[in-house]
Amino acid sequence: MDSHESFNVFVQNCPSREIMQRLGDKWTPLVLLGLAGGPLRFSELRQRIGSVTPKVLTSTLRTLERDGLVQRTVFAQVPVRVDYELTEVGHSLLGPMETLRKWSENHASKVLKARDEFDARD
Amino acid sequence: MDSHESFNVFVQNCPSREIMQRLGDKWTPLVLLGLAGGPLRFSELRQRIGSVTPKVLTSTLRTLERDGLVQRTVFAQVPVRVDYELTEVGHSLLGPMETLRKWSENHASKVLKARDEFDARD
DNA sequence: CGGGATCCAAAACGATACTG
DNA sequence: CAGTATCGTTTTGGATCCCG
Repeated sequence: MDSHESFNVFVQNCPSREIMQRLGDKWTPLVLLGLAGGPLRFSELRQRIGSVTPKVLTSTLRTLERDGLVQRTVFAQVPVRVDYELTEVGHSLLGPMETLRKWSENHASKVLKARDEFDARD
Repeated sequence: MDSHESFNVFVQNCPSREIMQRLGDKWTPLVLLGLAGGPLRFSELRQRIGSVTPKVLTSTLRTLERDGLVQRTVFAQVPVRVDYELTEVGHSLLGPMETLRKWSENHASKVLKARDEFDARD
């Protein structure tokens, strides 16, 4: 691995900091998790995620492609077919994303309750 | 746990979805990780994170407090002392956040390289 | 010291319509 | 089908100053 290069998210201007901040983009986790089961077409992915506009999905995918997490493959057919799938590096993020997902689903009710209590104060 | 309540991040309007999206707020991971070692005062936390303005740090902390992840304690002194620390629920997020952090630091050079190659194309 | 208040810039997100 | 173009809105982040 690259641990010898000593990236540190607490250091301002360290690339790893910006990378971590990007992983939290509103749609990034859902896209990554959506592709967990294998390649999907644009419209399939869109359906799977739901309520994401084409423009936003496109830009999210572009960023992920640029960062080497997702691979885009165009099949020269009529009509065209475009597949998106996780790269190996993208796959290595699946674990962390799954963890985040599970945490969110398992703690949702606690968080909701905390909000109610907080809002009830004052 | 609450898994029987069947929250699902892929379901539109499911609270868990919004909660997961919130975990990726630009500063949330850094704040949580910053508090990993124990309670910190506002200014200590700010120094630790670096380059975050008071306004933004305040609002991030408020949200985390509202969601029950962070506890805010005011000591009636002159001058005032305010401590922030993780709650138990907040602690349970430390693992996932650490994972994200390590991933970012370990894969930073790969991502950077992928970007270069992507930008070199066309 | 720990912010709140104000104002502003920029980015992210979204709705809609349209095209190769 | 897989987007792009355009436009507008919303959200987020930042700079600066001030106050208890």
